[in-house]
Amino acid sequence: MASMIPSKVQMVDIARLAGVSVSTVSRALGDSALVNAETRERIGALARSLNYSINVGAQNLRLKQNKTVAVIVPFDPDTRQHLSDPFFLSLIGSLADALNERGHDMLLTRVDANRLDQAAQVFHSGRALGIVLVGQWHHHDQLNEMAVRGVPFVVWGAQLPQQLYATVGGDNRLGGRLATEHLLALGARRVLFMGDPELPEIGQRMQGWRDAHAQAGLVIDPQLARPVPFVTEDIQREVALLARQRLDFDAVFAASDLMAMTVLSALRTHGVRVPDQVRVVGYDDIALAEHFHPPLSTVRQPIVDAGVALVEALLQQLAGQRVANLLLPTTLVVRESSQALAA
Amino acid sequence: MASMIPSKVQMVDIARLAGVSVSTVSRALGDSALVNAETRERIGALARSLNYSINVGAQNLRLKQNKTVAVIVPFDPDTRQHLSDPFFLSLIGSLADALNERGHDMLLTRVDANRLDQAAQVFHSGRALGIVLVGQWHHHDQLNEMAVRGVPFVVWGAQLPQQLYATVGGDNRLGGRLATEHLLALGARRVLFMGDPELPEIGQRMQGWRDAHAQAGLVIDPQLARPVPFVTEDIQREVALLARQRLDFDAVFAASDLMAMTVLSALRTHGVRVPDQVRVVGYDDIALAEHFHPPLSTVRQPIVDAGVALVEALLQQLAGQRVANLLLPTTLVVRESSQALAA
DNA sequence: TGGCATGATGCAAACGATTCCAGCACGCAA
DNA sequence: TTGCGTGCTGGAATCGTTTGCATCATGCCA
Repeated sequence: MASMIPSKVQMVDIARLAGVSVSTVSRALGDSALVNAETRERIGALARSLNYSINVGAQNLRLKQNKTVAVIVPFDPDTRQHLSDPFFLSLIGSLADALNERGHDMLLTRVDANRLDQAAQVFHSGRALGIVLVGQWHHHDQLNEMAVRGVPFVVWGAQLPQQLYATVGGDNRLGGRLATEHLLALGARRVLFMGDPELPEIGQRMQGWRDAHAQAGLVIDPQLARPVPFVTEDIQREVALLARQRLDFDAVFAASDLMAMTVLSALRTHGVRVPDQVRVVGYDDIALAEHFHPPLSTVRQPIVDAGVALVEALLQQLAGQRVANLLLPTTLVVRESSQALAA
Repeated sequence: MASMIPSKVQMVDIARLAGVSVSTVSRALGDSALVNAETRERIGALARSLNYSINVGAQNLRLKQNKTVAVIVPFDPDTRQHLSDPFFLSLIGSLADALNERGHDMLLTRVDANRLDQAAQVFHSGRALGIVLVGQWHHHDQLNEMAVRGVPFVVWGAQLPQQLYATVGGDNRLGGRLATEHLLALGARRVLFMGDPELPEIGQRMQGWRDAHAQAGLVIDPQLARPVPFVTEDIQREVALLARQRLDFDAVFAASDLMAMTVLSALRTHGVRVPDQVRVVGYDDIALAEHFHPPLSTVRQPIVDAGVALVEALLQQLAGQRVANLLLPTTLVVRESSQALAA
């Protein structure tokens, strides 16, 4: 038990040891030209040897500044699901990298989706200088109110009409259209859409699905729209249900890769062959999509760019610039799940 | 431009409006019995209507407290890989949940694995009250030094000899043994191990692999140990290499699910059938393992428990208690990738 | 009427940094 | 000798809270 915990070293300690005042220490560590070069060097060495590092809280207080950005992931209080969708997790990873590279700290928090206004607290309490909101949500109005109140934040998601805040997101409608066009071009005529259109992003993907049909002059059987939430069990149940109802479909467009993979797996247990009998396209292009069997066709969302774009948008906003909503390019990645092998 | 940004409201403002002193406001908001119930109510209402929320920085400074925990993910400066392994991402998600549930904030940071001592800065600078370190690392000594210096932290990883800090981790050696025993029991005789044993966790899984062979009285062909890093391209190259070398093997034990999935995918492109010709077992049991094709046999690490355990261990340590290293149970989950269908 | 307990409030000193302003020593010119 | 610029340093106020202590009005008892 030799662990004498040295109570945290601070500027006074260094000052005492160096025989100068705290003012001088502060200046020396701040590389001010006001302090004698020799003294500065001595203080620097002392600080290093004491393993000193400046108290950011006190500094922030005095300087009224802050380098922390809050990343907030709303959760549905009903399901209280743990954070698990690979896409969102990757997005968080990419945000962490983008922020760290710019010298910002990242505060990761989850809040009840129904009490989104709580999110503003991390700003009002001065804990973060701005907020990046990621995750599913249907709380347009709460967000608008936050924006009116002057809380700086950016949302990963869909652009909506009457929107007072900035979003960064993939072009969901285009993505939906690309995926569906692709399936139709391959001869599919009954393309199932799986996903809960209540969520704006998913709604737009669904709209793209409709667009593609309209463009091709096809009418959609309303039964083909399956509003399934993002929960594994529900998806499996849905596929089982489809099998029992003997609903006829020759393709599935799933609103996320996770969903598509679950669908693929469920179809397989029901003896349906992909892509021979049913073609499947997902959404997101998560890392594993490529290695799935069959490799999953999907609409790619540029995750790394997304993190960077969100951060840039937030910083712009903080710099007082007006930031435009950003629609990141989405591209179709065709793999085997939607296409018979060339061979 | 009607957006008059009201400079941040603070206690003085409330005090002025309520016609009392800041002391009283502070006490009222702190639910102190010292202040008149009626006044307290009035101040509370005022604060709410002004959307006030207390400046945590100042509060922390005064109280010398802090509710922030830093979660640090080291990165390899050579590859500068983005944070992407699903297992670690899930672990981060689980940590976020565990911390939030206990009223702690989570600061997510990445640091250069070779400059791990930088990690201590978030503690010394008072930004966090403790640290959870997750991710691959081979920097035992740096960690020991941090521990000696009194930095409170917990590591997700393997227990090592001469270790002065606390770890929480799965029982890697057991996991490795279970996986290998399973493969051997199925008749496999040449079990490939894929993973870089330089990393302590992986090294222990490999040891389990050796143990199982020893126990069965089998000698391992040294060629069967394949020290591949966690990088997709390298794994694909490795499988291609194996195919070219015509190295004979009838099973693969991969050090992570991500790796196993990449292997499965690579084997398939080389026309190797799983599990008929080669059986495969992974490690981690990430969410998608179950839905992979073939569904992936794997060693489950309890991710949610892991997050909770890490947080508990850190908090215990902060409470001054001596914390024992924790070995979380790992269990073998048998799916089709290692076994012909029962049917 | 005086003494004193009680309840509610305000003052002022912290917390650990930064920075304006003043002060000091020195050198040099007048 | 005086005056003044220069270079470096220290004192003290400040950032937004909390809290020990003093204060003060009130009511009660003797």
